Amino acid sequence: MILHMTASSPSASRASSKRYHHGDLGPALLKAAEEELVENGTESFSLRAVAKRAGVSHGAPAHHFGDAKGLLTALAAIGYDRLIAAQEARQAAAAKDTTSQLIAIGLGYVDFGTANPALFRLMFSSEKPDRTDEAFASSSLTAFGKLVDLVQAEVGADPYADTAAMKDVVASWAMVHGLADLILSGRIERLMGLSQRPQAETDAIITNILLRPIER
Amino acid sequence: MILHMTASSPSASRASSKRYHHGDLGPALLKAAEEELVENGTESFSLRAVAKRAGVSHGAPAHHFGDAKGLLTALAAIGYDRLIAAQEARQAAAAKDTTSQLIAIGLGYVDFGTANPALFRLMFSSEKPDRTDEAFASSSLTAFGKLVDLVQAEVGADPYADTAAMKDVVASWAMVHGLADLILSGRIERLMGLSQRPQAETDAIITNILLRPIER
DNA sequence: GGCACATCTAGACAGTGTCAAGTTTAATGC
DNA sequence: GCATTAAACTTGACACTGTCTAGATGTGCC
Repeated sequence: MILHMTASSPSASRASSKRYHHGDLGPALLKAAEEELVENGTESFSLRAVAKRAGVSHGAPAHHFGDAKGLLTALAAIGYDRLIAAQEARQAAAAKDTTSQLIAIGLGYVDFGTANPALFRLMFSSEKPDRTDEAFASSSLTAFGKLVDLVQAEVGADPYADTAAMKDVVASWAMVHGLADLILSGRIERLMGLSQRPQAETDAIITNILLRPIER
Repeated sequence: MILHMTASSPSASRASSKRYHHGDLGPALLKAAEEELVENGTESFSLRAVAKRAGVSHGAPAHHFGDAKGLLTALAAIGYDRLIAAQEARQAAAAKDTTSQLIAIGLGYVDFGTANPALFRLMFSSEKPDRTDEAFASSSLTAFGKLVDLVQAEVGADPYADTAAMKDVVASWAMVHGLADLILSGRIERLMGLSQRPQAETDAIITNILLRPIER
C-alpha cells in the first residue's frame, strides 16, 4: 500500500505521484476548479469533482479553502488579477493619450470576458464568491480604480467630488460591462458576427461603441 | 384519510385544501418557485423546496414542468413578459417622440431589474433556462424587437440591413443591460446612492446615461 | 530522535434531482 | 350510471452533493 518513492528527491515537483501529501494542493485545486468551471459552468460546479480531478479525497479542499465558497472566492480573485493583466496588455499596446488608454482598458475587459467566460460569470454574476474577502476586494478595487483614474484624467474632474464625472464613470463601466456580458453570452454574435471578423475590425467596432459614453 | 370535501363546488378555488389533486398546481409552482428564487437566489435554488412550499410532494413538479430546467424556463419566460410590461408602462407615461420612447424602454428595463433582481439573474446570467424553449424564445424576441424597432425609427435605418444602425442597437442594449446589472447587483449604490434620491432624480441620471449611446 | 502540527483520507449525515412504480382522482365513452 | 382510460400526485430508491467528524500519515521544528 505504501510506495516509499525513494527515487531521487522529494523536490515538490512530481505532481501526480501517489504521495499522501500532495505538496502543492492549493494551486492544484484552483487549476482543477477553473477547468471544472469551464467545462460545467458556475451553476453545476461540484467541489467533489474538483477534488477528484486533482487526485485527492473529497475532504481535502477544506484544509486549504474552508468550503466551496472559499475556493471560488480565491478563484474569482485570480480572475480579477487576470482581468487587470488583460487591460494592462492592451494599455501597453495603445497610444499614451488618455482616450486611447481608456479605450484600451475597455478592450482588455472584453478580451478577458471572451477568453474567460466562466470566470467572468463567477466574478460578476454569482453570489458564490465572498465579496468581503480581502484578496477579492483588493483585486476588484484595483480594477475599478484604473477606470476611475482614467475617467478623471479624461474629463479633468475627480469622480468622487464631481457628480458629472461619476456619471461618466458609471456610464463607461455600464457600457463595457454590458457589452462584454452580451458578447460572451452569445447574444451579439447573431447580430454582428464578431467572431467571424478580423481582430482589427472587431476592435474598431468595440472601440466605436466604447467611445460613446464619454465623447461629447 | 380521505376528506371528501363535499362542500359546495370543486370550483378550482380553495387552493390550500388537502385534496389529492391540487387543481391548479402549475401556476402555484411558478409562484412558489419565484418566492424561493427571491429568498435564496438562482444558485441555491431547490426543486424540492419549491414543492414543499406549494404543499405537494417532491415528485409532483415533474408532471407539470418535466425537470427543474423546465420550471425555471417557464419562470424566465414569465420574467420576459413582466419586463415587456414594465417597458410598456414607461412608454405609456412618456412623450410619443422616438427618443422619449427609446429612453422609456430603457427605464422600464432598469425598473424591471431593480424590482426583480432574482428573475433578472435567471433570465440573463443563468444557464438553467432552456433558450430554445418556444415561450422563452418568443417572449425574449418580443422584448428585443421593441428595441430594434425604436432604434430603427430613431436613426432611420434598418439595423438588419445597415451595420451602423445595428451598432446603435448593440450600443443601446449593452448600455441599458450593463447599467441594470450594475445597479441591481449593488455596485452603483456606493457611487451614486440612487436609492436615496427621489425617483425623478434617479430617472434623470439614468436618462442622461441612456442617451449617450445614440446621441451624436 | 521525538513531538506537535499540518495535511489528507474515509465514513457519516442531511440534502439534492430524477426515475420507476403505485395510488388517487377526473374525464371519457357507452 | 358505470366501467375504463388518462391525468395528477405520492412514495421510495438511486446516485450525487457539501460539510462535519475522527483517524491516519507525513513534515518540520526543537
